[in-house]
Amino acid sequence: MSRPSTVERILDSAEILFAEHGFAETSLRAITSDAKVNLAAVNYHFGSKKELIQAVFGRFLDPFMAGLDQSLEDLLNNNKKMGVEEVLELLVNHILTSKPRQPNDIAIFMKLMGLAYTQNQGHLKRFLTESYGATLDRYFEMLYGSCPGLPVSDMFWRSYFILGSAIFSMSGSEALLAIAKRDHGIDDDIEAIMRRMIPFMAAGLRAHATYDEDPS
Amino acid sequence: MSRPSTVERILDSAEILFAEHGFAETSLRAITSDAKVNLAAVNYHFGSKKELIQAVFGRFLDPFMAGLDQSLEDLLNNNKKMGVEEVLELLVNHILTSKPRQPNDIAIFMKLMGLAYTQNQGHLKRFLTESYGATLDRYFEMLYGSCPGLPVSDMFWRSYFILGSAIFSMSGSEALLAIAKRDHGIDDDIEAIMRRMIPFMAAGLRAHATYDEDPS
DNA sequence: AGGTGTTTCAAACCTACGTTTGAAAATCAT
DNA sequence: ATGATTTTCAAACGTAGGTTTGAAACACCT
Repeated sequence: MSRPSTVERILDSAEILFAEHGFAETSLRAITSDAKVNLAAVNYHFGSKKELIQAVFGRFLDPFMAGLDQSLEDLLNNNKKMGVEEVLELLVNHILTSKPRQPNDIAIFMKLMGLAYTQNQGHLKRFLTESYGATLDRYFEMLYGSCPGLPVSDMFWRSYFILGSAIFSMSGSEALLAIAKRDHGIDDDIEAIMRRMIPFMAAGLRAHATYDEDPS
Repeated sequence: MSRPSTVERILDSAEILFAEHGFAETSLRAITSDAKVNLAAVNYHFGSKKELIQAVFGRFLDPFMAGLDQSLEDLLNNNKKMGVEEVLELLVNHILTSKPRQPNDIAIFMKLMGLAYTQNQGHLKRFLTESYGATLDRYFEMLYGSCPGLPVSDMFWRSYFILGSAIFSMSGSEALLAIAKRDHGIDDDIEAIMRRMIPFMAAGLRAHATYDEDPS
């Protein structure tokens, strides 16, 4: 087994360190030192720190989103009506079956997704919406279709409510799993959290409309 | 009306700039320049940037949490059984009636709360749990009490699901409200978002347990 | 008014960071 | 093998940031 290329070594280290400490708080020196490559290698191979951040996301999301897009395509062709739980489960299963390079890859990447939403990195949000926005829109369209009779206004906000639940609990999963174990003897893993999210989200989406609007 | 004290001017500027750009991305120079005070004033009055961050939170949360604690105290004395919606509404109303110094104070502070959870500022999390953890625990205890029959494991995770929903949608409310208006003609404000959260969360909390555990 | 403690101020200090440079080393093609 | 290209490396550059300093300005008390 040969030593991974410099590019891969950098991406591997950056992925972990970014997830652990955030983007601004992780220096290129920390990354290159962890990756055991020269400091200048990042600028040589990626151009800048910003482009490195995007590359970290691209390496994971490119295959993931392509696969998700394919699944959505197939389902739309079959046009079988799907329930809320099924649509949610589709995504969960897709995440769980996406081949992780390392055992706790999922946790790391959930943390990164959380950071992408919460850290003020304009370039990253732009990169993500430009690259994967279309696929995400298709997914939420399908989710919307599984909630007949719900006003768009509520559907709009509830999309973000479930997004917030997912990102918050997933990206903090490491700490939360430890608390759950220590304080309540709950022996879950990250898959269990996702499974627990489904009934919660499905019920929330199915709740009566907030205001007695006429869903015209 | 006299010019506000240096300390207040710093807190006012820091509050807004932190909410807008995050902690690490906001320099003391930006804050002091916005507040029209000398650079050294922060270190003189607060000691360090970290302590300034904590002071920003303390100024808002001290009275807020004291009030919440009082409400919880009163309710526990009356020991009337409360439903999920009522417990959620208690918090929402408490937020809405907490006197804002400025019109969009709530939005700013929701953003700060989001940052507190997502930015990797260990000292801040420590400060918040030490200062207000007890009150928050009491609130979640009350919420737990309003969901009879739900296993602790689900209640534990669902607490974080609703926390995530709230923090995510509230802290991004500015941008999301604009999108809602532009793309769907939804004319909400931050209060409307909170009201919309209640049925969603209540239904999610009331959903059947994830696994068919025996709630012993 | 004079003395004391507090607050402001400009300047400097020092560290950490992203990026650049130019030469050395390694890789590859012919 | 040799020349060209790509990759690595140590060192330096420039900047921006948090913090410190010491003197000046101010406020308060008697």
